[in-house]
Amino acid sequence: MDEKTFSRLKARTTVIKSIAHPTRMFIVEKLLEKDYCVCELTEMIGSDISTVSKHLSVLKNAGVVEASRSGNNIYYHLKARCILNFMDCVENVLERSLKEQASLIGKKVR
Amino acid sequence: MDEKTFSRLKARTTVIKSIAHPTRMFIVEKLLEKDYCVCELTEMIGSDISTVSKHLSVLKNAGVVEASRSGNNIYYHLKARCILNFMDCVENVLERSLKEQASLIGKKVR
DNA sequence: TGCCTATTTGGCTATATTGCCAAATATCGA
DNA sequence: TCGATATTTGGCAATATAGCCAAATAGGCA
Repeated sequence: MDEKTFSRLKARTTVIKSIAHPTRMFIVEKLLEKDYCVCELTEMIGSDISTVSKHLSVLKNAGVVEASRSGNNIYYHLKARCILNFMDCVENVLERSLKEQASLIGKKVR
Repeated sequence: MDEKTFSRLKARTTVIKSIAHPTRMFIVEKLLEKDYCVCELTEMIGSDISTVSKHLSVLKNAGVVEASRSGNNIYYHLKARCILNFMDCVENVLERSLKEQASLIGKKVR
């Protein structure tokens, strides 16, 4: 693989890796509804606020979300709403895997 | 975040993480064209064949690709072609980030 | 100005991922 | 059956990621 291809793909993985974590995926799902501040997200997630803040900065650096201040709070907004389409794709993969697993078990039982 | 939500999101991350690596992304792109065997992919990638094999097993376990033997070779096939749509989304995010970065630099220069 | 609250950052440990080599496995063909 | 080829697996060292606590920072507001 040549260097140019590698760096192109590397850049993509930065975006993809940013959503490849349960907490960050949760954040993305919530932000599909509406903007939330760090403390609200922390409340829903149940981790330390510093942990949530770091997850948010991963998403922000990837360009998936953006932050804006309102009084003492910082609200996060989902920029890449197209991620929703991808979730459908992922769900399809998961469902298919489940079905195949079920039929495999069926075969073994016989 | 309740346990049920967590495991649902965890399952999703398995799929997403499987493509969140330059080499595996390369493999997915190649398999969009046509099926390839391990040695062909190894040749294109330029890593050790054992490394490529492990990347393929990550994709296989995630349900993204499937393997089938033909003689001495094992050919891999992309099951989740919908991933292509996601790449467009990722590209949009990247382009947008680039533009924003450019305009930031513009502002600083003035 | 100076305090208060919300958020981010630094630092550390625990855990997960990656990539290579060597060894095991599986099929083909003589 | 035996050797050759293709692929997978085990094991290890290097690197990256995650989560917590404590400390630093940044605005808002009295």
